[in-house]
Amino acid sequence: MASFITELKRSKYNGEFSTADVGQPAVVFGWVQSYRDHGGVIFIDLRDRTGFVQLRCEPSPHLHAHAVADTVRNEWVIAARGTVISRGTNINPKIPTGEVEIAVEQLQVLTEAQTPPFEVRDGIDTNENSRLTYRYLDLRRPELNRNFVARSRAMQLTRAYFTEKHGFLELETPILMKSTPEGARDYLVPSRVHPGQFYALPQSPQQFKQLFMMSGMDRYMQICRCFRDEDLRADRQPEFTQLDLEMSFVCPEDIYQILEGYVAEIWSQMLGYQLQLPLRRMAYAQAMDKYGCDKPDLRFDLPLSNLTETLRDRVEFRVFADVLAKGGIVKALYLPQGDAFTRKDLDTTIPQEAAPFGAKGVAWARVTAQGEWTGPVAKGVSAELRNELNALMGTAEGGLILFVADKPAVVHASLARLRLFAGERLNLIDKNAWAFLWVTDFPMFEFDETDQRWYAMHHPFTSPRADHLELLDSNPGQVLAQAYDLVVNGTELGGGSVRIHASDVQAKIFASLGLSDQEAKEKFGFFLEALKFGTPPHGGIALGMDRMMMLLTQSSSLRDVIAFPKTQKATCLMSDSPNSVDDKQWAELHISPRRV
RNA sequence: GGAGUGGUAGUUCAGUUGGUUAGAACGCUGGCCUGUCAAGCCAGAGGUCGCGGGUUCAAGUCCCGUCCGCUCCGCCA
Repeated sequence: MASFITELKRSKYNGEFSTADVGQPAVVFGWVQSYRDHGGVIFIDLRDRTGFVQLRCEPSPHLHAHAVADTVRNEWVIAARGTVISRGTNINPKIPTGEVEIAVEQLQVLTEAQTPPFEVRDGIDTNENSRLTYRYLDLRRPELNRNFVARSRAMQLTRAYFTEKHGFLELETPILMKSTPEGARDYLVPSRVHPGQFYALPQSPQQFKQLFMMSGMDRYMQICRCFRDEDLRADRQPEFTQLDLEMSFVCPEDIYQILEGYVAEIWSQMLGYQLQLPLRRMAYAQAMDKYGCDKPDLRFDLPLSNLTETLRDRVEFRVFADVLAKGGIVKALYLPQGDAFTRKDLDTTIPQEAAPFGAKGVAWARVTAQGEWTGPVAKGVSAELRNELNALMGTAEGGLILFVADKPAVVHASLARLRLFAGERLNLIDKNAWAFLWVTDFPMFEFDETDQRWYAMHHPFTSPRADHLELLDSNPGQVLAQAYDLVVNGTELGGGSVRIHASDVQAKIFASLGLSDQEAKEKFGFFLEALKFGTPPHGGIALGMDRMMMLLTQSSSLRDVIAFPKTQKATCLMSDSPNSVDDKQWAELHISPRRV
C-alpha cells in the first residue's frame, strides 16, 4: 500500500468536500474530532482548519482500516484514504460536508494524543487559565480558528488596498528605539554594548513615519507591532498590532477619504456589508456635550441634556444647588421607557454603575401625567422650572430622568456609562448595525491637575489648527488640534492627525508642554533637526488591527483575535513569560535586580 | 495602586445554619452495539475543595493573609 504524506498527498481540506466529489478517491489528514463506534461501523469526524468530514470505516472488506479505527481517540492525528460517497437521505445538516462521507479503505495513526485538558469543541466555557495555558488546543476550536483565518484575510486586503490601489510603500521601522518622555510607559531593553543605557520598544513608530515623509517616501504604510507597558483591559494588550499610515501633502479630508475607502472595502469583503460614505462626523466638543464621551456608540441615540444654566440660581434641590455653587455642572439622561427600570435599579444598580467614575449619586425623576415628576428631585424643582426642563429634554409620561451633578469629568464619565447601560437594558443596540464616526477637532492639550501642567492630548507632533496658533501662549486650553479619531460602535478604532511640519511651530508646542530647549534637544533633537531640512506638510493615522478584528469577528475580548495573548498581569501562561534570567545575563547587561 | 468577581474531579458546576463517606453532567477507562453525527446502553476509575494560617469538638462552608484568572477605575501622548 502506498504510504501517506510521501506518496499519498492530501486531495483537499476536510471542510471542502461536497456532492461534486462523489465517486472520487480522497486522501485526508486531520485531528479526530469525535469517533462513534457502533461495534460494526465506526464513524470518525476528522477536523482541520476548514471544518470536518465524516469517515466511515466498515469491518469489511477493509479489515485493517477498521481495526485501526477501533483504536483512535480524540485529538489523535490520522490519515485516511478512501472514496467519497453520498449519504443519500441520511445527511447531517449541521455541517457543510454533511451530504457526503468518505468510505475508508486505508487508515493510519500519524500521532497519538494525550487526553486534552478540555474538550476541543465550540460552545465550551473553560476558564481562561486553562485556555491560555493550552493555547494551541484552544486555537484548534473552530470558533477561534476562524478568527485567525479572517485575520489573515484582513491583513492581505489591507496591504492590497494601500500598496496596490493607493500607492503606499510598505516600509519598516526599528523595534529597538529611543525612549521618549510623554505617553505610555516604555518597555525597555538594556544595551550590552552601552552600560547603563537602554532601548525602548516602540509605542508606535510615530517619529519614524514622519521621517519617512521627510525622506520623500510620500506615502507609507506598515502593519506593525507596538508595545505599551500599561495595565490591561479586555480591549488592551501590552503588545498589539497597528496599521500605521502617513501621507505627504494632505489635509484631514484626504485622510478621511482614503480611510473611508479602506474600511468600506474591509467591511464589504469581510462581512458583505456596504458602508454608506462619507462617514458621519462630530466635533469632540459636541461628542462630549451630547454623549459625555469621545467615542460614543451611535447605534442608538439617548443624548444627554445639559441642565446647568437652566437650573442655576433656580433649583432648590440641595445636591444640585451645592454643586452649581461650587462651579460644577448638572446633566441628565432622559429615558423614554422609564418603566424598564425598577426602584431597585434606581436605588442600587444605577448608582453602582456610576460609582466607579466618581459619581456620588444618581438623582432621578419619573415623569407622570401632565409632566409632573415623582422622586427625590421633584420637590426641589418648581412647576415652572420643571416645565422648562421637560421641554428641554422632550419628556413624556412614563419617562425617567437620571441626573448627575458634579465636576464635568465625573458627570460625563458616569452618564456616558449609564447611557450604555440603558441602551443595553432597553435593547436599543442593533447587533447588526455599524455606527462609524469621525470625532474631530480634539483639543490640543489637556491639563493635568496632579502635575499642574499641560499634556498633549494626541501627541506633541500634532498640528494645531492654523487659526489657533496665536492662542498657544494666551489660552492653551482653547487650542484645537488637527486630530481625529475613527470610532466604530463605541470602540476607538484609531486616531491620527496632521503633523507639524515647521520647526518653529514644533518648538512652540514643546514650550507649551513645559519642555525646555535643552530637554527638547535631548529627547527629540534629531527630529527637530530633521524638520529643518524641508519637511512636506503631512499627516496620518493608525488603526488598531486587533480591535478591528474584534469588531469584525464580534469578539468580546482581544484575546480571541490575538493568537498568543497575555493575561491581565501581562504574562504568557503557555510559555511562562516573563521569567527570571541567570546572573550571567544580568552581568552582561550591566544591570542588577533591585533589592526589595 | 484600587474596586468587584471567581478558584471544589480532566472540564463546567452544585454543595443548605459549620456536622456521617464531598455530588451531578460531560470527558476519561473497560464492555456491548452496523447509520451515528455532542451516538446509545452497562460498568468503572477519578478530589491537596488554589495556597498558608486561625477560630471550633468539627471547616469546602466562618475569620485573616496570600497567589492566580476575569471585569472595571486609575493608567493607556
